[in-house]
Amino acid sequence: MADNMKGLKRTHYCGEVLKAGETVTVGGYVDTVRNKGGIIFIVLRDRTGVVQLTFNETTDKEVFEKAASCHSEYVLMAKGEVRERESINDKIATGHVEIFVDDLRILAKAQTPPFEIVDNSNTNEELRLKYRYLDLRRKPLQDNIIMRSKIAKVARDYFYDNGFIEIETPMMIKSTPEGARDYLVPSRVHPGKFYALPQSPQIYKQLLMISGFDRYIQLARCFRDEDLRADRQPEFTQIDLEMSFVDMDDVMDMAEGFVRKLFSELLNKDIDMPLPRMKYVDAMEKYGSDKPDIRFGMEIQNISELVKDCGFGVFTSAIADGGSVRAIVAKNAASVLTRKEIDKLTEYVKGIGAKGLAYVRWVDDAPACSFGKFMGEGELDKILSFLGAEKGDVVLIVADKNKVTLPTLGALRLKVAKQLDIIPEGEFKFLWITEFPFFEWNEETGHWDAMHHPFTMPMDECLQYLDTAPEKVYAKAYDLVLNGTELSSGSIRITDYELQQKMFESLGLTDEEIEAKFGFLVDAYKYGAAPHGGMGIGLDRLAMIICGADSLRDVTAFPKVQNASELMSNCPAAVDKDSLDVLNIAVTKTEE
RNA sequence: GGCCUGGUAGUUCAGCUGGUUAGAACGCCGCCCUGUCACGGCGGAGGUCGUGGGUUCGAGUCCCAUCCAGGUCGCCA
Repeated sequence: MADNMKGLKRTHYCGEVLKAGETVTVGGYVDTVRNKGGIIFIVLRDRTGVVQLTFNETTDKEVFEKAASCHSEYVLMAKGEVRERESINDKIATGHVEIFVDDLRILAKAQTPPFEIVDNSNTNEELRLKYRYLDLRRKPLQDNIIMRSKIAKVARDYFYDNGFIEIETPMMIKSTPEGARDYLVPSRVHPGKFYALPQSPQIYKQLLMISGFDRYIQLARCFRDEDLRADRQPEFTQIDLEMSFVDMDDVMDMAEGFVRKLFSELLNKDIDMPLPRMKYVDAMEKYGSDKPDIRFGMEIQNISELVKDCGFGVFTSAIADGGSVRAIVAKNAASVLTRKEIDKLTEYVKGIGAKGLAYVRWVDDAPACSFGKFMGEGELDKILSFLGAEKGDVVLIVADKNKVTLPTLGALRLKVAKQLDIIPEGEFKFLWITEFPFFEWNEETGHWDAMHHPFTMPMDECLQYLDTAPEKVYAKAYDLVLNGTELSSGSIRITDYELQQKMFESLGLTDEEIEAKFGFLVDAYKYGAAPHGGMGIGLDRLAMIICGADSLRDVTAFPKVQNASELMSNCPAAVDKDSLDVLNIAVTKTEE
């Protein structure tokens, strides 16, 4: 039987700086035991830090022997006098004191954990996730989870201070077939019918604006049944907000205030305001991405004009087909990007849709060029000088339709930057992306799709093109990008019933479809709504970047792995036949 | 679903062109040690090499299949 806590009450956390002479009681997990024979040191750990407990054989034989029986991860409570140490350890905050224990309780014994609970664990993540509750004892992970909590607190403080009201929206809602796949929840009461878990509280927060709550915020759980990535979990949390009587700048200003407060309070960093803005089309042209990482250069350049009459068919035919020839220059990369490495990059770009990769690798006085033999006198020099390339640089060129060249070079830019290790750590570069095209031509279905959701307001000056030139219509939408990660997405909503109807028509939705999918929302706008808009800020991604983590799993207490299962509890799992029967569900295919 | 990487003591890894009894470090167990703090010393236990099949006199190593994990593309209005 383990001891109990009777008569003891914790007075301090382990990480608190204690004064010599006072009597304290601490509780925690055994980090290490150092048994020297006649004296024992136990390092006790809790979420705040560690403190050394000291036991002397001659002082109290009984307590000493109990200490000798302690092992890693035992849960202890210890009362004793704080003393200055004979030898100081400046590596830890409490390294100048120790607790001379006169009352020790072993509150719980512990099996040897399957991996060592140490700060810099190299243990395979699969195992750590299976024993997530042990992994979470490690300080780096605890710090991340605690930081996440602080971010949530700053968010609540900031938005509450600005008059926002926190309102919960339902987790069980109606499924709408657009966008990401929904997680479905079967209804017992309504056989054959399903709820969906929300991909975002979008529709509900708009309804709250119609109701007149004026400013709404929620730390909202969202669900998407899509494949995972390092920065994508099937369930995630958004700092979700919506404001009335606002236009784009009002929402963006509000978000900027939050960002400023967040970084100043938590990281003591001043973020320059206002945050820079870039049009979507410029982001695509320069960075080949709608979420560019602007911590480094290597921007995409268009050399179509220079090569449109050259002798290299790959270039000229790409241009003739309405495409372009574009390049990035990797400065001083010739030593890293060897011929072999460039071959690997070529394979990489083929894997993401490009047909190939042309390059110039300038090591010697004569640059090695994959298309050199097609170049006339001085042509290559002209290209290199246009690009600003110098000896030691590597130029990577893709020729294709713009839909291929830009994203390919955008991805290549990131990959090469990582390879060259030129992305500065500890910098936070925010960027607004604005003026998104409203529509996107879908070649498969042959009609226009909404690039954002269909409730997004077109920019005022574009309304005239709705019927005549959909490609000229831009949205009142704005994405906030931080270090190449899409942190937030938002827009001003359509509040005019007739305009909304028109947008649906432009998207090719029939009246029946509109009624079935969004009937209640469309109806709601008939009763009057103030202009409103908002955004959702990814709390998990924000925490990931602030903590310097590489994966959402490092800032989520109980994350899912790539196939959306959770290794600790082993969910999802089969359910028994009775549970299915009561839901009127028949399973037609199972694993294995 | 496609592609890439990985899977060998509890953990992290090594194990060459196939060849005796598969090694190291940490952890774990036992004994010793009164100022350690990456404590130290001595001793010890611990492996169906992810799984299944094949090639071979012989497979951790080669081949095929499969499972698991990670990354990535598709996907994520």
